[in-house]
Amino acid sequence: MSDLRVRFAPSPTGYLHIGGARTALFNYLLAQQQSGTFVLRIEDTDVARSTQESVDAILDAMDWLGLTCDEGPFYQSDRSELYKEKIEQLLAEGKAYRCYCTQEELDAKREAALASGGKPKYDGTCRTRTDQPEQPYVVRFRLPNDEGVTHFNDRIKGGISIRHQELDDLILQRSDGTPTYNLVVVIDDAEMGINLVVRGDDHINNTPRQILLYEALGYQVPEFAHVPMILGADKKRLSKRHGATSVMAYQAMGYLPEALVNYLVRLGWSYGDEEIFSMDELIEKFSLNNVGKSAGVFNPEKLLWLNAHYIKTGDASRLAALLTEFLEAKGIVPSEGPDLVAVVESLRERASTLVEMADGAAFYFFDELAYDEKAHNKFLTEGHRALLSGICEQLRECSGFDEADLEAAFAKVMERFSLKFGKVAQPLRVALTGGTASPSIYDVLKVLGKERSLYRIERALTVLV
RNA sequence: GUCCCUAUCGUCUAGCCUGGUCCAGGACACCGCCCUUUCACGGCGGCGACGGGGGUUCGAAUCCCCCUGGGGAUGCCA
Repeated sequence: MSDLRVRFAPSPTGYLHIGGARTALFNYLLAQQQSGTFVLRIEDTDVARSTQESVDAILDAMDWLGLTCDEGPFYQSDRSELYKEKIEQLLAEGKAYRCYCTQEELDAKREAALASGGKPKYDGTCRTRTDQPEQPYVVRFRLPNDEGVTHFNDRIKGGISIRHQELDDLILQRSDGTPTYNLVVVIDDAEMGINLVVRGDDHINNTPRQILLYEALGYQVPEFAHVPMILGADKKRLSKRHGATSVMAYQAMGYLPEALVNYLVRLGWSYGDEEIFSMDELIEKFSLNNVGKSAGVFNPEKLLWLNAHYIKTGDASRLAALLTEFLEAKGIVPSEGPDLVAVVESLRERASTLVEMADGAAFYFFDELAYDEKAHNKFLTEGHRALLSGICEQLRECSGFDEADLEAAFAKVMERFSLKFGKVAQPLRVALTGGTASPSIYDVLKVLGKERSLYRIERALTVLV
């Protein structure tokens, strides 16, 4: 057990998205690798936007990805006493002050500052105010040392510093009495003993003021690692416009969690020329040192390729189990069809997602096939009657139904009709599957089994055109 | 506007710290060929990048500066 303590702190205002999942993954990998502790904290201080559904969705997604936390989930909404206490402390020490400026006044000042080309920051009107009128107020942090500079050494980005002149007295407590993000994130990370904060680089700008807060509260400042953002194809912040951004949407589209994990980790991190990583390998090989500094574009094609890879190489019985729900979604009752593992084996090299696999597998489950019209007109004609009957007779005589039996049977058919394999296979394929694209004809026969196969050929014989 | 971050093929990236081994390597996508019973898988090959300009140096993708591009922040969101 090392003393590394990291955390993932999503705000429950929506589903777990791709970017958040990657941040969570990086944290998880670091904790696993160093036998540290991965803490999950739900940042629900924005009561208006936080929902329980979102919390559940985030938990489900992390579970699906295999990112289990060691501690938590903790909810900030359970910790308001602690925050109150800290705000009182800052107030008492003069490190924070009450600000009575109204929203309207602030907006006006901001606009004026912007219009005159200045920095739109709080002008400090209430900084020196000593009275406490019976009016709504917010609590602001008194930024120490206006002339100073705060510097930190980011584990990914390197040295970053910002002059205090660029900062202003941020709000710690809203007029409704609830604390704001920048305060609670500091208190919680400190109180939970987080010593390495790994988060999106959209937080870089917050970091200096948070460091100042750590110091004001007498806490030790943790290390920071800001991971680059994920962008869409147009280099804009990734959003729904670019396709699915929710982790669970990928589950629904037939993606495997290991594919998403593999994709996400390689978006920003690399290990030489290697592309394929299992979770165990990642735990061994992941390092912040190899995380790039610049934003990356989400590339759905590569994710798809990885998914196809994992479908091709994954455990067939597990895939069969996963496929079940996708089959059922198509109205199929898997238990009434052929062996699902055999079905998977026959389709795994031709499907990139479980949805595709379910589409490709459907024919196995319908003895009363709906024939593709073009295929029907081309391959199920009176001209094929003799051939199809011949195949049927030959197959019926097979004592077994394995590769060797089938090969022998087809050799006879080919000889009898003086046809190449292709000419025999295609009409049979249509009779068996309803279309012209399917797994290898021997595989189809084997998976279907003798009885179903013969039934389908005989049925095809009744619909010849 | 201001501040912060960032910059190698269309995309993800290796290389950059420790300049020469890089007329820049891998992967996805795309194109072609091969394999082949359909569809695929696979194999082989091709296309394709150091943003621009100044320096430093015998020599720069690698070091320095400027510009430009992109992202982020500038919230009583997180």
